[in-house]
Amino acid sequence: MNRRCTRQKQIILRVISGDGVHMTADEVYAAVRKEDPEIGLATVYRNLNLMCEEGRIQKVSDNGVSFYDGNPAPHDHFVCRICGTIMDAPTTYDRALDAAVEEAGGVIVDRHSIIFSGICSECMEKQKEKEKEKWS
Amino acid sequence: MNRRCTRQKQIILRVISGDGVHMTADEVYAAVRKEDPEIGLATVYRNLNLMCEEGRIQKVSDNGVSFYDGNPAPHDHFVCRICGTIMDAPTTYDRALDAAVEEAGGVIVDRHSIIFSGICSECMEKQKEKEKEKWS
DNA sequence: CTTCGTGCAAATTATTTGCATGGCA
DNA sequence: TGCCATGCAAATAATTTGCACGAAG
Repeated sequence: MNRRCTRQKQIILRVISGDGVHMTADEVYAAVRKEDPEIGLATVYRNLNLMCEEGRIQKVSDNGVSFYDGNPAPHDHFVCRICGTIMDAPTTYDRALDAAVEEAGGVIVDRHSIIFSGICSECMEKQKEKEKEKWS
Repeated sequence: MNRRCTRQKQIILRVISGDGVHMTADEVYAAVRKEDPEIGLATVYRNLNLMCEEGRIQKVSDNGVSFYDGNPAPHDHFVCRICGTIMDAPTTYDRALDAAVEEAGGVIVDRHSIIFSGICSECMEKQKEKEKEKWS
């Protein structure tokens, strides 16, 4: 599975790989097209899905919006409800939570996903600016 | 906002309300149609969205699948990767996590969502059955 | 009565799939 | 050279929206 190393795969992986990179499929598509305008959206989706299965990247979804995360290691996320940006949360992924749920619920837990939502520091700044303008 | 109390709203709210109730929009649609076969899918969506905004229910999404939860209080969830069932997790919603992220990240956190995934007890049983069959 | 909510169908959005062809191994 | 991966377009799936009509207040 995923044997052949095509030019498209290399470009997509280069674009999405790396710690702190979070992109929607369309963003990946747009970025990849700068290097190869002939590439198709379906190819981007196919390869992103493949890379998720291979554990090279991961997919993070929040309320209908999906992001591909260049860092496959489990970690938590923060989403700004103003600008929609997603970023890594400054937390330590806590595997102990899973064990607690297994014990209390009589289930097997493979993993968990924590998504914090609120307002990012940039949007906080912008809001402060607007407040100032009102008074000037 | 949502002034009129229509028959449709009453039925939808009755179907979705309650602790432990998690349904997809289609499931709500199917259930509601048993009481009123004339009801439209768009009406179901419109009202579920309204009730979310009003804080009467909440929407929970996991990797592209959305559930409406009859209990609006923040709490964690568990999703079975075999049968897809979603249920409340046997955990205590921890508001302290939000404060930690606020402090470490310089952001405002309104809430968080934790979704555990794994195998539910029913699916575990079924797997055991299959194992036995192999040996009998 | 007036205006909001509904039902229906069409429109959107995000993603997947079928198929003929080109390109890695 | 053989078969997988690609590009394109069409197919799906989930949800939203426009509009004329019916019903709640």
